Amino acid sequence: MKFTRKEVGTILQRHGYKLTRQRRSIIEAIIASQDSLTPATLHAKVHRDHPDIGLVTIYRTLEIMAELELICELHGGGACHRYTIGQSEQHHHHLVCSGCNSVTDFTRHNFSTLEQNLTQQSGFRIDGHLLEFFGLCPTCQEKQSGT
Amino acid sequence: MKFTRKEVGTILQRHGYKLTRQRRSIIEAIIASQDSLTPATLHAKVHRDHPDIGLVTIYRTLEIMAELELICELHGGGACHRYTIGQSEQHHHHLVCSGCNSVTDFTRHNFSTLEQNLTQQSGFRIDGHLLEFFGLCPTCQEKQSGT
DNA sequence: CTGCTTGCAAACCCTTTGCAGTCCC
DNA sequence: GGGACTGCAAAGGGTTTGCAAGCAG
Repeated sequence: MKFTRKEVGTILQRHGYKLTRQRRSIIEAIIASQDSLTPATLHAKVHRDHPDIGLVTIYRTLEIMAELELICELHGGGACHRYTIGQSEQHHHHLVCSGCNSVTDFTRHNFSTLEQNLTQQSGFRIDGHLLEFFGLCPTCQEKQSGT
Repeated sequence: MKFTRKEVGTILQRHGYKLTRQRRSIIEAIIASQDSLTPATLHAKVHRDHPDIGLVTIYRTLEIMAELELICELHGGGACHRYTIGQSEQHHHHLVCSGCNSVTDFTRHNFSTLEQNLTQQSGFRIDGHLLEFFGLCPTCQEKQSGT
């Protein structure tokens, strides 16, 4: 399940970070957005309602949230440095729309067999993986065919 | 199978690009390296034997090679903008060492079932995916335990 | 109150671009 | 020989840092 505003706030405070007005706005914007966001687009969203919040604060907050794994960093489809809200509990992956950057989470995939095979064959100690799918969401498919 | 020097040269020329002394050196360095390389580390390698080759040429050559899919861009484990030599024929994935950045390719994985399920459930038209594993190669595991 | 947090501006990368000379084919 | 390619230097863009003022707890 995706993190709620309350959960994010609690986790930040539990780790000794203050829950400032600016951080609340940034968290709100990330959670409210269906899309993945770059620092710049996130700043634009936050800036609408809170014109006094600077881009620097966005960077610093993203850094903290990534550190605490409250947000996920996306890579697929060309653009790095895009973020989406994280999940509590489950390990999950992302399906990202190349058109509108919207993100759908999914969990049902198990790599344990593959990881075991890879470990046996390569001798690597596997610490993690990165899996993303990209394509077009239903809405963007319609837009495209409608043109 | 990974691209050979000859294959890379042929493909470049087939696409109307000239095979200059600089490009030969860059291709040589990428193929000779077991590791994934950033533009800067690649430049350092090339620069040793050919001090007259500029970083700008590295960027321009990487751009062309990525465009022609002669090299693969890596994302996992934190650092983006790292490249490794591509493969002819097979679709493949990478296993990257977080210690020394060495790359091992693997092919045996089939996402068609997963992709079908995702398409059914989300309505996405899936165009591609990104899968990387990261961990420690045998050599770096030894170094770590030896410390 | 105290120390974390913020905003501004400047510094700092990394990457791209303009241009004149060079070189592959 | 001609057009693609290169290197230099400069511009460009995104990200980080120093510092004084502000604010959460």
